[in-house]
Amino acid sequence: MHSRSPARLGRPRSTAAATAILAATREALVEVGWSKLTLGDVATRAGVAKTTLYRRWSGKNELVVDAVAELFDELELPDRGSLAADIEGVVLQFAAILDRPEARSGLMAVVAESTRDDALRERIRESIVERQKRLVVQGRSRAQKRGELPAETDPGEAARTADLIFDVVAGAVVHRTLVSAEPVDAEWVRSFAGLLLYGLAGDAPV
Amino acid sequence: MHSRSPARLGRPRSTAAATAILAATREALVEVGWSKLTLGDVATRAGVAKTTLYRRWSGKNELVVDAVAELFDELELPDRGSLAADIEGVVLQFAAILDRPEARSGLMAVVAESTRDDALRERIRESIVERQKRLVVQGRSRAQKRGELPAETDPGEAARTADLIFDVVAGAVVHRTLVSAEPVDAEWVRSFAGLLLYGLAGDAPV
DNA sequence: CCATTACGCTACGACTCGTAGCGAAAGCTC
DNA sequence: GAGCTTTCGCTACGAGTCGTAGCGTAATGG
Repeated sequence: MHSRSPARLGRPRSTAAATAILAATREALVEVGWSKLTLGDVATRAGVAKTTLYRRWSGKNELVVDAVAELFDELELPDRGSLAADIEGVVLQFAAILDRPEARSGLMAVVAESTRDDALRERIRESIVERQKRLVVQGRSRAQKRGELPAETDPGEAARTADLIFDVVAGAVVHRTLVSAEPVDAEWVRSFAGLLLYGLAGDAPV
Repeated sequence: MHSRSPARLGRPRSTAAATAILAATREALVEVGWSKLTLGDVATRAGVAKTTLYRRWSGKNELVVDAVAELFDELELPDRGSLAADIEGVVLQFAAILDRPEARSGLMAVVAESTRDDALRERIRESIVERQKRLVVQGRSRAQKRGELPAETDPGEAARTADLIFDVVAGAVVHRTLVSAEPVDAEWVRSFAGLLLYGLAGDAPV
């Protein structure tokens, strides 16, 4: 690093081009899917030269990660009054994103690629996963303030529990949507929140 | 259908070729991953002609599904005495399969492709998912006989609950392994089984 | 012996990849 | 404004893969 100023010299990169490329990527994901998506096609759709695209992204994986990551910008966790309501709300939001075809075909594909590419996995973690995990921590802390969950004593244990909850929630919604191919509707979400709160053995309030 | 006999006329297909091709597919998945896996390479590794491969599989997706499906043959559910032990056992088995690189890179990739290909999704469901789901039903019925879980009244409700459990268990393990990239070890499995049985709010026995 | 099917091999056009080279455009600093 | 720097669009390229067609041969059953 020889300087921290964002744009330094010469012609600046067109921000419009980046926007158009990412939008074109999502459009192509919807129309042709991951495996048949070609960077040449994306460039044409975006109205830029193929070389411009390669100057900014090293390949298909990185491009799709960035294109899909923008879909998760809308995730947030308004206070709905109770832990159960908060869970149901965020799950429905997450499911709504996964319902979009550009997310379905793109997200799983880059996750699959990331099993052989540590840099790609880190990029996914930063731009997609971490944003989701923050909601878990936030919702958990809120529930503790409400007295719905016991407060943490050991901070390491707290982090492990947050990771566990995150994997369970995100994993269940993704699996339901992409593998089982069944809808994440209000009824399922209610059952899921009940299971998460009271368990299989517990007696959930109706 | 003009006959039901399995082999009818002419030279029969070599069963050795099928075995070699599927093994070569897994080998290639380990070495080059999904995206750089080419059918020509697989054919060379298997010692068969590329045309032979195309005569049996319509493309990369179908081939990888069959190659990965064989990994799940080993899944079973021995009676470990309690529901918690059964859950921990099957989760560890499932995690052991997902720990193999040919499963990691192959499974998620075909799931991603299946979001745009209903026939492929059905093939995955038949040869991979259904086998896993049977274990859930089996473990659940065992736990009910033990008195660990309440018996079902409505059969439709029972099926929905089994689907829910399946999505939660499989989803959590897959997410932990592939997205979070953290190990599914004994400690995690114990925490997960506790959460599944007693919930966030419940007081799990140590 | 003959019909039928699978096999190995070669060759093919079509497509995509990622890069190089070029001149023009768009900024900044002086 | 002059001059420097970087990005842009465009064209062209060799390399690699795709999926198929065509051919002669091998392995079955009637």
